[in-house]
Amino acid sequence: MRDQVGPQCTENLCTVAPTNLQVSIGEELKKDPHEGRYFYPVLRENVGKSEEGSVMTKLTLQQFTGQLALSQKPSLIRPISPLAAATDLIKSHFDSGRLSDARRVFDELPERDVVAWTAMVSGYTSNARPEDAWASFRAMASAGVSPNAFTVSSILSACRAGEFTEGTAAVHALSVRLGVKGQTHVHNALIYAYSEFHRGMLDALQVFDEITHRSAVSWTTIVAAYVRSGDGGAAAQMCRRMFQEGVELNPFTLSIAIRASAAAENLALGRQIHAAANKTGHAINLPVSNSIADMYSRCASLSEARQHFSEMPRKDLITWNTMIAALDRAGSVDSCSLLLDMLSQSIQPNCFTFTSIISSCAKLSCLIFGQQVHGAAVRRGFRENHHIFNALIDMYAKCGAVADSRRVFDETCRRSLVSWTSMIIGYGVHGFGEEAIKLFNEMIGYGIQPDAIVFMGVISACSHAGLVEEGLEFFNSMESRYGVSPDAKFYGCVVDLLGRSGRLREAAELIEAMPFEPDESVFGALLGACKMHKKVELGVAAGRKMLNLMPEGAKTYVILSNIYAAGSEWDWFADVMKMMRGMGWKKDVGMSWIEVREEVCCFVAGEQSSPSAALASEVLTLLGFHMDEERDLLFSFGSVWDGGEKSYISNSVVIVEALG
DNA sequence: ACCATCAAGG
Repeated sequence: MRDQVGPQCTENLCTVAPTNLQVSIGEELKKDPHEGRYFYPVLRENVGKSEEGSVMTKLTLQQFTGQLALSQKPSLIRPISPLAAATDLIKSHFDSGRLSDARRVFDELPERDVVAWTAMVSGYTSNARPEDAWASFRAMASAGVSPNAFTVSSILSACRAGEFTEGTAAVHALSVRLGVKGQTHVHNALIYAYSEFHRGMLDALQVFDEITHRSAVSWTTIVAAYVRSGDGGAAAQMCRRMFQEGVELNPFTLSIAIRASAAAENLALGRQIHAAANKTGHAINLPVSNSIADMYSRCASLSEARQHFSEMPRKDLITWNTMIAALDRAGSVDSCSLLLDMLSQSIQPNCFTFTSIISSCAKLSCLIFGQQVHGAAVRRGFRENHHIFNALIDMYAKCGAVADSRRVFDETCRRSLVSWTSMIIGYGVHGFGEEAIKLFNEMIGYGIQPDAIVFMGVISACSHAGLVEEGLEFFNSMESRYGVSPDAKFYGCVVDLLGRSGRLREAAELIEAMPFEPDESVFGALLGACKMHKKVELGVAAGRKMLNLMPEGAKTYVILSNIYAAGSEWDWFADVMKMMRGMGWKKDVGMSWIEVREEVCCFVAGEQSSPSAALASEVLTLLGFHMDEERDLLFSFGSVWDGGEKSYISNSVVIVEALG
């Protein structure tokens, strides 16, 4: 009788959907990414548990059924019903992204049980179609089929992906009524879904606290939720609790713990978990290892990140991207050379790689290289990637090519708030205050809800362009009209706005009237303004406050000394200098870089060793003469030349032209 | 048939 099982099973399959089955069986076998071995996608589930993983080489249908009949453990093979086989087929279609095939098989079914319905819900969810998942879920209810724990956790995934806030709450209630809320998968899916929503962490935490038996999954879910919500401190705290309660150390718990340390910028904790990963042998797991490199970089320990990276025996695309992003974050030119290393190993960059490299170009003002990267990204078909486009807008603006920035902005089809913000900030830093304001109003016209950062952008644009009244107007209306409440950094921005234009008294009054304690950004802005307008007394007061807040701030001492110098308070000036020297502080080495043809050259102040530096220095001297002449000419025309920051940029540009 | 880990923007 049992010998019949295999062939019978085949017959059943064929009765349901003969055509599809042939296709499904005859095609290339699916590769298991973890083992590198091959499974039949459709048939694996039917026999998988019976044959210890049932690892098979390529088999035809005939061979497969033959093997079934010869199986050593035929008692474990169960005949499957036509409906179950069809459900497998649906799942297989979904797994390969053939949504319409899956749908057709489902529609042809003479009857549908909860498993078949759930396959539809979860199939749509895993193919990033939460709306269709929800539609199936509703249709299931209309058909009078009651969902089970599997359905509930699947639809919760869809609620998370589709940001169905109310749907999540409704399904939560449903899960209580069905009595499935207590099941591991359901409450973990609930935590995950809630955590994705604005202020959803409270709900997520409540679900978490109600769990009586917390699995490793529950813990990783809640810690990951805190990390995603941006609360690194809470994530690290939760992480400690997780280990205290003796959760197992597996690749999941370790990697999320490392991410939590990174989010909290807690290097000590990160090192501890790194050690634990080494000890348990999980450090060779790629996700774990990649997050270790990332953690070191986010905890400002680039050298440890580099060390770890160089010691990794295996690297994947994420490893490279993580390290490139780390170097970009640190503002190092090495991000670009690492890209070359990566390409030399025939690893193809993806959109993450491009975003980091473009960001590096922005930081390093590599316009020419940035343009090439832009071209490369377009050629590789990353035309629609949000992150890349926003990075490009930012890059062109930071490289001084605001018009190109605008061109990119205009051709972006789906502009996000970030795109608008990048463009507004781009205008702002170049002093195009009017354009920034115009763009901001245009954005509001499109119905985009502004956030704190875009307000900061437009207000600082006003500040740079001297549009004080306009800036104040934005500041005063942001909370009342748009419900965006200013934080301490905003006050710094507005103090800067008032201060730059010399309205220091108002700036000081604003600080007095602040609803919370002013932070260093506020006093820093005031201090800068005092320096600019040579207000010694107020500046000294601000500098003192600054030093109370950040006694390590070498920059404050520098500005303070400048203020004393500006007020000719030489005794005080000398005291500050002495204090700085006494604390053993040295100013960071000044460094400039320019892009010459395809290379970025770095110059340290006073450096003469390399031939290019010597040549550049020569050209610079020559240019100095010319500029002196120009300046004299300007003076003779009565123009103002303050010899300030502008000269640095123009020098670089001129040197590029001179050498190129 | 369901839940959890690694990389990107202002």
